[in-house]
Amino acid sequence: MKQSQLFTKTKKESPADEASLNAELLIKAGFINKEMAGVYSYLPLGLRVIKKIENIIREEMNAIGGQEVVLTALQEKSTWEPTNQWDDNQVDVWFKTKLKNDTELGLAVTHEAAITRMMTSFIQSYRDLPKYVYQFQTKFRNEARAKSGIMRTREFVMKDLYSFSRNEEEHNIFYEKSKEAYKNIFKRVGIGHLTYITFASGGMFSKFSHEFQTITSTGEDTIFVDENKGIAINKEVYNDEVLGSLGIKKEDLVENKAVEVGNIFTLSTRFSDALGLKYKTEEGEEKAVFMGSYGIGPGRLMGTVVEVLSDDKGIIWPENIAPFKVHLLMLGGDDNVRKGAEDLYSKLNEKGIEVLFDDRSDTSAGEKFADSDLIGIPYRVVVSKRSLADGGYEVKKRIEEKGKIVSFDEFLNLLIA
RNA sequence: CGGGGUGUAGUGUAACGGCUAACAUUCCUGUUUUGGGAACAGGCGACUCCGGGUUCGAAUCCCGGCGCCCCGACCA
Repeated sequence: MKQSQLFTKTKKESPADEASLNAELLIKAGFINKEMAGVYSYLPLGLRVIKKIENIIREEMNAIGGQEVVLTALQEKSTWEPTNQWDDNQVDVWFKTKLKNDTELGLAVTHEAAITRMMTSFIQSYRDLPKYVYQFQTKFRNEARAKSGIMRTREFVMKDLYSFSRNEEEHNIFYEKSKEAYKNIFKRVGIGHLTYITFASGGMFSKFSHEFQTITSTGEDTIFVDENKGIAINKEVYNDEVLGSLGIKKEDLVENKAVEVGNIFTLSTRFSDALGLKYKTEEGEEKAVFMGSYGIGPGRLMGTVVEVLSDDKGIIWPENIAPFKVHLLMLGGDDNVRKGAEDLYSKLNEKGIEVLFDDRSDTSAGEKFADSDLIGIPYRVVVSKRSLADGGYEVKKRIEEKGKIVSFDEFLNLLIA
């Protein structure tokens, strides 16, 4: 991608109506656009990051048997009535609307009931189970207060997986697999070292749910981390009885602020009972399907990465989710330099390496450097009179202070390593 | 939803109740530049959030609405 063609550009000033670091940097660097409080559009750079995050999640969900679908954002009232969740007193974040004939509809807050109802058409026998179905789909939540940039929004894409199992034992096997998949996701996205599986309140049907909490001072939640065991306890379930049942000692725990980047939940038969999702066992007995739900918000994940990985100059993207792998800067516009830069650009493209080429001829070196630091692509390579005179390309990682001159092959090795 | 704050060119800010609403940046024209947001010259861009009120006179004071930010509550 040539930067001269990119429709976004960076801003010098921070937005006045954003206090959070994630929104400030993402808006300045041109990754997102704020439409209104809690509603953000994704621009080319931001969308590339989101797609990479989604693909990592997709790979991990597929690896544990997930099958991807997309359900609708428009939902019928009757879908949510059996669990009493159409009631605004039960679910207070509904956006509701109407057909022309006054039929009430809701904009999807979540999809447990919708998918359970849908599955009644496809699951009748123990032979049809287990099934693991997921989607990346837009949720609408009429939050009383959107906040923290893209961390808590009114419209957002969520990866939600639903598991349909014959019984609790079968469910538990998948549930444990999902924990590992989630750990892989956060590791691959680049925040594994700060993310803890966290015991949280489980609602009516299980003692705990599990949250994945990433340590950051801007987090909404308070958790107590046992560093040695690599687990944490959400403050909401923190008491002596819980500590005892988990075999955790109070003195091993450190209190931290954290943001919930994922949540896995045993639903049991709440929805299958209410919506009639049943199957016949081998013995011909009718049983309710045993369910779980598993959520991650790619947008919030992106925001969390920015909160956790940045410096005073800008974002520092982990390689796996960076919008591009290489930021190629052309400094000075004489023919030799341009030729050298164009040449490197096409060679990298041939090798299948994603590169953002700052080919702007009317932009000063300082501005290009500043933009590059702000956008935060992992590798910066400079082609200039100086680098050409030095006989190579000047490569610097975003996290490094100083660059070095390398040949094309050396550069390639660096990128592939 | 309670409390606090805030609203002025695309963006960030300034302006005692009083002159043509100022500065920077972005953008446009030209010249000159190209290793850390370059220099010079010229130019475009504002119904000061909306509606009322007070006043000879309102961006400025008052009332109402709306937007945005923060704290809290909420987070199925």
